[in-house]
Amino acid sequence: MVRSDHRPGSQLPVTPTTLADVAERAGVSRQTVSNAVNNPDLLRPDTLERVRQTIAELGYSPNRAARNLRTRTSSLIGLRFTPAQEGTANAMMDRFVHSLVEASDEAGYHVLLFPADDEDPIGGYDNLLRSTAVDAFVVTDTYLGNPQAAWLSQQRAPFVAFGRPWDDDVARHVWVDVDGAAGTRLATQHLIDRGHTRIAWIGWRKDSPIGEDRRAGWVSTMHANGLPTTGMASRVEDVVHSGAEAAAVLLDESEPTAFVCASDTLAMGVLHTLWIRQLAPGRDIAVVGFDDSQVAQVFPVGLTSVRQPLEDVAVEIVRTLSALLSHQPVETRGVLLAPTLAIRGSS
Amino acid sequence: MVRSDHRPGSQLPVTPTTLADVAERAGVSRQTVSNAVNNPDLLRPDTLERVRQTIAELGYSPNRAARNLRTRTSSLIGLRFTPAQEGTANAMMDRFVHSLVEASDEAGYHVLLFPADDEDPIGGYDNLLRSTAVDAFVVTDTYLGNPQAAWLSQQRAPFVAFGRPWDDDVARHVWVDVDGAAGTRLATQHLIDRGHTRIAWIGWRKDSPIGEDRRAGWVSTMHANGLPTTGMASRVEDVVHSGAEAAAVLLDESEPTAFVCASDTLAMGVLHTLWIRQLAPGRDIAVVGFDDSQVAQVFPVGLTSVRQPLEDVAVEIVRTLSALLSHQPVETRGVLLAPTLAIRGSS
DNA sequence: CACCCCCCCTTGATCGATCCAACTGCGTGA
DNA sequence: TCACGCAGTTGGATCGATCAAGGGGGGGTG
Repeated sequence: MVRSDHRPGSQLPVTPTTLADVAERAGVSRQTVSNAVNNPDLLRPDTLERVRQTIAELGYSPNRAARNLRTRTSSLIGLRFTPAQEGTANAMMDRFVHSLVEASDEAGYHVLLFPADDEDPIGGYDNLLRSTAVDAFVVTDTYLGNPQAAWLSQQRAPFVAFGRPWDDDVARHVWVDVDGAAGTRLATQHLIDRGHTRIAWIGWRKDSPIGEDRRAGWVSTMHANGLPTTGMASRVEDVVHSGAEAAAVLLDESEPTAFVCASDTLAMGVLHTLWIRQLAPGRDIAVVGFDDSQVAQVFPVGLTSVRQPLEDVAVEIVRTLSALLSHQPVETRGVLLAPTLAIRGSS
Repeated sequence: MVRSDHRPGSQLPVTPTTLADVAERAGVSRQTVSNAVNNPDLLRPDTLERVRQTIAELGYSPNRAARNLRTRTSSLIGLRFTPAQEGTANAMMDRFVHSLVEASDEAGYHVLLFPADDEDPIGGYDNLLRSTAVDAFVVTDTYLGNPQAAWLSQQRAPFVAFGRPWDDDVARHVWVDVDGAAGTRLATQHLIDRGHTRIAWIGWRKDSPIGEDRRAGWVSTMHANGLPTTGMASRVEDVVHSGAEAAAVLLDESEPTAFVCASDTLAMGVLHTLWIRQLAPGRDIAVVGFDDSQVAQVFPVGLTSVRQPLEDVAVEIVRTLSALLSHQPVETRGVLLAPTLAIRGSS
């Protein structure tokens, strides 16, 4: 990134400097200035130096609109911003957006946010696409039956999805995702290593493929270690009190010594039940959550949680987008990244 | 907002439709189509209808770059995105950004994110401004000594700050802020109403004007009710364990029955100490936090917390920005909004 | 010496919208 | 009858960059 100098005394001219201004001042043509900016190799070193000096003197920066018009690009990446639901612990968007902004910046892109309209999930995409306001999209909500990915594919709009195309085997778009099953495998194995044998699962309803994926990690690790899973699992809504209820039932019926949860929200429910029953998390009963939310981080003893590598996801997404936009062949259709486990007091 | 139809069968043409295409098809001139979009009043009703129909048929949407170039605007609002710090509960950015995106959309703007570079706090602003990539900025981090507001003012760049210009009495820029003192007044009065008389304060270090503002609300309410404040206050770093330590000291030395905290992070520290001492929050000791973070919402018994009206802040900011950008006189230089109290189990 | 080529740079056209000034047809009043 | 105003429409110029093609000078080659 070029770091412009901004002396306290300098002030932006009323009419910004244009390429023509620079050209005249430097005694060269417009095209030469353009080349100095975009294709420095084409200039003789001394000319390049002279033009660059003039650019610095005048504080010139190419007009985005003009460049966009001519090149038919915008250097913008569209992201439909969906906020964290109130009353849940699920706030990974914040971290992800930050990473995406950073990664995009390094690749020369900016991130454009647009609102989610539940009644018209495609509307925002359609408008931006038609008006050529963005070069590409990052699609984050690839839940089952979401029409966005299919629609964008059909429009031949460049985009990368954060999330696998669960419902559609023939989906031809590019995606980056986190291996949820690997995360719960880490969590379950961690508990087994600590000596637990009766490890319960509290996850989401069966219609959530993400939830089923995470559940699969628990199941496979339990079985691989010859441990029982029957009667040890519960599928509920992703809200705190559902997690609390599920924990209460499981504690009564199956006497688990540890819980693996599909989310930090559910884990907080478990902790609530433990609190009511005067059971100490970490000492009496171990709990592991998913997402490494701020909740997990500041909870008194700390909640052990599976942490998604959102920084890596963002970097991978931007890398893929850059390739797509420069019409390079994209080698792989999907990338699956491994999460880590943030171990804290609750286990 | 215009809702475009996007039938599943339709596909974006390789070369997007232009105004000229619409004009030809509708049998009118380009200017007439432009007027149909921007100044419908100038057209005869039947002509307008015909043009609109053609626009719909062709799925035309004005090219953003061309419009931006000609009108010297971008309909973009720049926001420097700073993520929540790890290990704290302070995640209001998420809610604020969402509100800002919604409010901006309704006013015809989009939000452009750019990364924070700590070494060069103005770099991002400077680049976007020079290249006329955004129309205005929303500045969020108006902490003491932050040069951004002053610099932007000096560049005559339109912007609205979320946060008062604490350090600079002569600052002439427009701002919107939340009345932190009013928030802690609400919190303190709430505790007094519940019968508490020994109410402690845990806040930030003295060099934070925001922290001092919040503290003032506690002080004034205590005094107004003839309650003591000496020896009941502590100023620490905004991290969990500092809050925990401060709570321990205060409990030992001053025997408070309630705590008001400058942040949910500190409140979590208090809750940690209560947990260690086997004291039940809400029953034995009351705790109130600040920010109504997700942490406050999902904590087992729930943490009572001051909630900033971020939706209103966003609306007010966008309203002010729109006025600034249309060169209307801005009536007030600053707007102060009142927070509310989200009451939960901890009090 | 003529020729070609390559390097470096310049010139005119273009992207697609809006701004500007002028032009048309129609009705009105002198 | 004709000037005039008004509403609706028109073609041309413009925003500021990049694309495509063209030109001049120096060096190498036949």
